[in-house]
Amino acid sequence: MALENPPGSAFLLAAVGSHAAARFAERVADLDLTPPQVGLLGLIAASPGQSQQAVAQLLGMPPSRLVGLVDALADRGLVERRRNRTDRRLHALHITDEGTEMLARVGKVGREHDAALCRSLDAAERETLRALLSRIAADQGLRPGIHPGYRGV
Amino acid sequence: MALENPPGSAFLLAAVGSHAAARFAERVADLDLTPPQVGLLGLIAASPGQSQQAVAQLLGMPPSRLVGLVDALADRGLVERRRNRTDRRLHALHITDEGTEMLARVGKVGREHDAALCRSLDAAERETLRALLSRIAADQGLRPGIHPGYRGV
DNA sequence: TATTGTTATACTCTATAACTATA
DNA sequence: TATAGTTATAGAGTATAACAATA
Repeated sequence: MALENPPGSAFLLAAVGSHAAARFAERVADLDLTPPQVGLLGLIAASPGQSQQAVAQLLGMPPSRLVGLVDALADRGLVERRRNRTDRRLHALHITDEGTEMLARVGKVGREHDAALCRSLDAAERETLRALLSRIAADQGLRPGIHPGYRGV
Repeated sequence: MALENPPGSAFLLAAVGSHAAARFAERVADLDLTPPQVGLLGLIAASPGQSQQAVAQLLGMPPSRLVGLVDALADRGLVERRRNRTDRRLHALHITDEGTEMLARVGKVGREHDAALCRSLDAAERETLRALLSRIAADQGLRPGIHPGYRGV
């Protein structure tokens, strides 16, 4: 009870989505990762070799912010910067073998998270939910796989 | 393309929910309100006369944080603190007439927001989405009408 | 002069803890 | 001494702008 009875879909979406993001953050914290780091790791794996500028643009964040995120992943050997030989200003981002292993663990955590969040729905209902959310996401211009808050995966 | 193909419901929920929260924040900014202020205003309207401690507990935030939120609403005459006569330490929170008017405007904004977010779904689909989200919210222990991030309405 | 990545700075939001006034 | 509310302080997280290296 707050603004409306019953609450609209948008409020429910924001509330459940916030809850989902918080629970996911807890899970990946066990891997010593933050949601933005997970998002970056996944993007580098999916589109390797891109410059920090390009990745920052894809994630919708200023390049300066990417520096710290890449540093954290590179310090742990999960990604690496490779200098472009013809233009030494560019740092191409690549995932390492350790990074790939970590991403597999993240995937497992994500599936567990998904199962826990949707445990009250049966298989058909989960598929219905996913289809409806995908429609909204596409209509609202959200890029597949990219979290608009960059804090979630 | 990031972690999974296709993305799980949890990721979609977090992404679409974050988008919904951001768009709502933009809309209420036109009323010079932040989402936490809206959530507090709605709670005071729904449960008037409670102490700041009680409201803070309901919203899941420390009482110290409530001070600034109440100040902002009280300075604009939307809510008021009424001192308890028998125990002068207590400040009962009440909404004013201006606050009630403002809440009506917030409700209108919320319905517009809802319509814009779900414009790609027909009426039956919206109802299906709302039912599925309500089930998840109840199962996950979310209190109806209370945003777990306190930033949303 | 323009661009990539980096660093410096400042701002916002939040929580924890110290403080006051009442009891 | 205990509690409600407040204030002070500090810590994340973020964006903007200045900077160094390279083109």
